[in-house]
Amino acid sequence: MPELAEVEFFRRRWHEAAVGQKIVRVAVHPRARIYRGVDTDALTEALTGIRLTGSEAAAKQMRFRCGKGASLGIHLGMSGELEACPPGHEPAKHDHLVLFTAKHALVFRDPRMFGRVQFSPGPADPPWWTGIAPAISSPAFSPAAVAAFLRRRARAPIKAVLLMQERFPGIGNWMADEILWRAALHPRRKAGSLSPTEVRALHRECRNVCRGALAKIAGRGGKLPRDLNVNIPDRWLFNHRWQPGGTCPRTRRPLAHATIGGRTTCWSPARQKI
DNA sequence: GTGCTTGTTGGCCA
DNA sequence: GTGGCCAACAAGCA
Repeated sequence: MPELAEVEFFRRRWHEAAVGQKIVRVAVHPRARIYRGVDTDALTEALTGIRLTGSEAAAKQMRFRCGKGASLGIHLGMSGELEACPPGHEPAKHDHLVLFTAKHALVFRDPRMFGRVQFSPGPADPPWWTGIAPAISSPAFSPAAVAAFLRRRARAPIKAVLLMQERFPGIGNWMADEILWRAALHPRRKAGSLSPTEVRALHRECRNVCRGALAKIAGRGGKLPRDLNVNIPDRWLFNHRWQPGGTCPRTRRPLAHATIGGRTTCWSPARQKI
C-alpha cells in the first residue's frame, strides 16, 4: 500500500503519539524477514530506555530519531503499516516491532514482510537515509533532470520509468498511474518518445500528484485524517481505478487495465493515447 | 485450488 | 558495462 503520502501519514501517527516519550519496552519478532541484516538483540537493547526525539519521511522511507542521535529506519514495503495503540496492546501475529511508551504501543505491522527495519546507533546520517534521491518537491527534481533520465531509459515504458526510485522517489504504482493520467500519457509510451512539452507535463504532474496526495492523505501541516484515503476526491483516478466497470472521471469513458512494466496499470484510453 | 496484491532486489540476457 | 525483464520474497483475499 504505502507510497509517499501514505508513508507520511503513518510517520505522523507515531510522531504525534510518541515524540518526547521514553521507550520503556521493545517487543520484536526476531526471525521476521523485516529485520534482514539487523541484530534484533542490539536493537532492543539500544532502544530500551531512550526517548524518541523526532522523525522525518523521505520517499518511502521513515527515520525516527531517538536518544542522542540514533536512527530507527522503517520501510513499509507492500503491506506495512504503523499504528499507535493503547499501552496494553498485545502484539499480534504480524506485529513485528512494538515500542512501548507510558501512553502508547507503537506498532509496526506487516503481513507480507516486504518491509524493513534498520537501525543506526550513532548520530551520523546512515547510508539508507543519505542514499535517497532528491525529493520530487525539491529544486533538484527539475524538468532537465527528468528529461535526462528519460533519455537514459528511452526504451522502457514510461510507467516502468516512473517507478524507478533513483529519480522518482516515493512514487508507487497508483501515483504513477495518477501522474500519467493527468499528463495524458499512455503508460506504454517509450520514455524516449516524449516531446519536450510532454516531459514538462510529466514533471508538473509529478509535483502536483505528490503535493496533492500529501495534502489529502497526510493532511499536510494540519490535522491528521483518521484513516487513509478517505479524503481523496472523486475527480482523481484513484477512486475509480479498481471499481468494476470503472470510468474515467474526466472523459466518463471506460478505464483499461493491463500489466505494464510488470505492474498492474490503469489508464483512460479515451484520454491517454499511444 | 487459482490468481491476484499501492515494493524491492538480484539474476539473466540482449 | 548498461539497460530491460522477470522471479522471488510472504501472506491474505476473492
